[in-house]
Amino acid sequence: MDLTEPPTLEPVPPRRARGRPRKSAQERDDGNRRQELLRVAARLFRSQGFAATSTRDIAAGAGMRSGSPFYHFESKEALLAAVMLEGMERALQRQSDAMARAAEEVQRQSRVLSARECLRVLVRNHFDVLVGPESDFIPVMLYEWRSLSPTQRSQVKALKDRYETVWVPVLEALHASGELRGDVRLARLLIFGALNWTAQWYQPGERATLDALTDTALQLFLKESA
Amino acid sequence: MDLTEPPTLEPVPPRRARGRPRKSAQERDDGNRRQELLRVAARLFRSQGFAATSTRDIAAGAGMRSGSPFYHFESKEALLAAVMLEGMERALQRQSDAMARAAEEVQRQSRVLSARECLRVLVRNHFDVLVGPESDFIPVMLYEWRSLSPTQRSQVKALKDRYETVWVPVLEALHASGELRGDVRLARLLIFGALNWTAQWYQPGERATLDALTDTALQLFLKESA
DNA sequence: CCTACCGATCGGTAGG
DNA sequence: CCTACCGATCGGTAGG
Repeated sequence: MDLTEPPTLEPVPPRRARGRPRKSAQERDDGNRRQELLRVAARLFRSQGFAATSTRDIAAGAGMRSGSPFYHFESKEALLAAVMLEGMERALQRQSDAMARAAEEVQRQSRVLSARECLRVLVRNHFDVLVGPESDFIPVMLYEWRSLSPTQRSQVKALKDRYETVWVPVLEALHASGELRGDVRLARLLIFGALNWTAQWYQPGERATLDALTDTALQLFLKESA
Repeated sequence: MDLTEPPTLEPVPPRRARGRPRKSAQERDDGNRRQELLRVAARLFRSQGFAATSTRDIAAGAGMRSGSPFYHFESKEALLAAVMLEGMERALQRQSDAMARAAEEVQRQSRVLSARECLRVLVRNHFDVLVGPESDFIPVMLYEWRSLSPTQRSQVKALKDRYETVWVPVLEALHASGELRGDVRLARLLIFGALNWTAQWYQPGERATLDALTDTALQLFLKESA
């Protein structure tokens, strides 16, 4: 028997469809247990809040004993930060994928995306990230900000800034064309508020689909192009 | 010495400018200690969150010993509910005052408020309630919803519904005139999101005044009247 | 990753 | 409203 490839009594964890590079070699990644902890933590942090969730709850949700999460994470706070960083990395990846896909599509028609089309792609993807499947990570980031230490906060902020930066030229183009009125920075903050707030009320089983919500949002924010 | 009027060694707490009727006779209201607890609790719940704030912190902030808050409130949860109910009552009062004041003003010009003017008054007042002075109560209500028991939740919801109901005919009028586009219910939820989110980022000392923010919000949401 | 455990803190209460 | 206190729970760790 080849000892370099031990017998697998448990099914091998499937490789992630899109492999994101691990940034820090310090982080453990033995099997899927760490990922499972992140998933459970994100779900509980979202539904109960960070402070009201015990590390015992998280361990139990992942089928572990009370002390075991601390084998994977230094502290409860580090687990929270990891949830947020993981969520932001996925969101960034999804955002650039969505933009690339849309750009490719119109390229076949030998044209480029209009600013309005760009905004639609960004808004639609944002809804997916916020309230679509596997969407606990970003709401946790939005609503548990104050539970982070300053150091962790700046790490998460760096990713958040990258995510929001993509929106800026789009909104500026819409302002230049008269489709978006008012101070662009304030408008951007108000728009993100409108979108982010959906995490508070949107129920996936509801009448309104995310497509319909995207339509309403664009109708609400944008004027007719002059 | 007239015993019916005991000597006041401490200054008598000033009567509130606008006396709101106490709803429940069961609630104690001996002096200003209860109000002080509410104020401190609102501040700490907002900055640290409900679960991360201990009743000892609150007691200390009000200059009491650890067990004393429970003389005024049945439980920590009841204190949270009281903060939210107090906040919503004040917000409702302020909202109807603001509307009445604006209506009076235009009446002197022998006309009535336009739907657009109504929305401006509502938005401006909402910003005051959210991020103006003494504004901890409403953010606590918005962000600690999940910490309430179902019973308390329905009590707060009743007031919240009354507050939002005022907006509905205004938004419907704007939709009828073409100044607001898209599904009115979804638009209302998105608008409240945009406004409520300001509690997350607005700094009172910032460049943007609440008047400027109101302008931007109306420019963002509304079309030209056709 | 489990067992067994520690010190600290928490919400709440009895009695005054 | 204070004093003194209780039982429960919590984040985290040593040792394997």
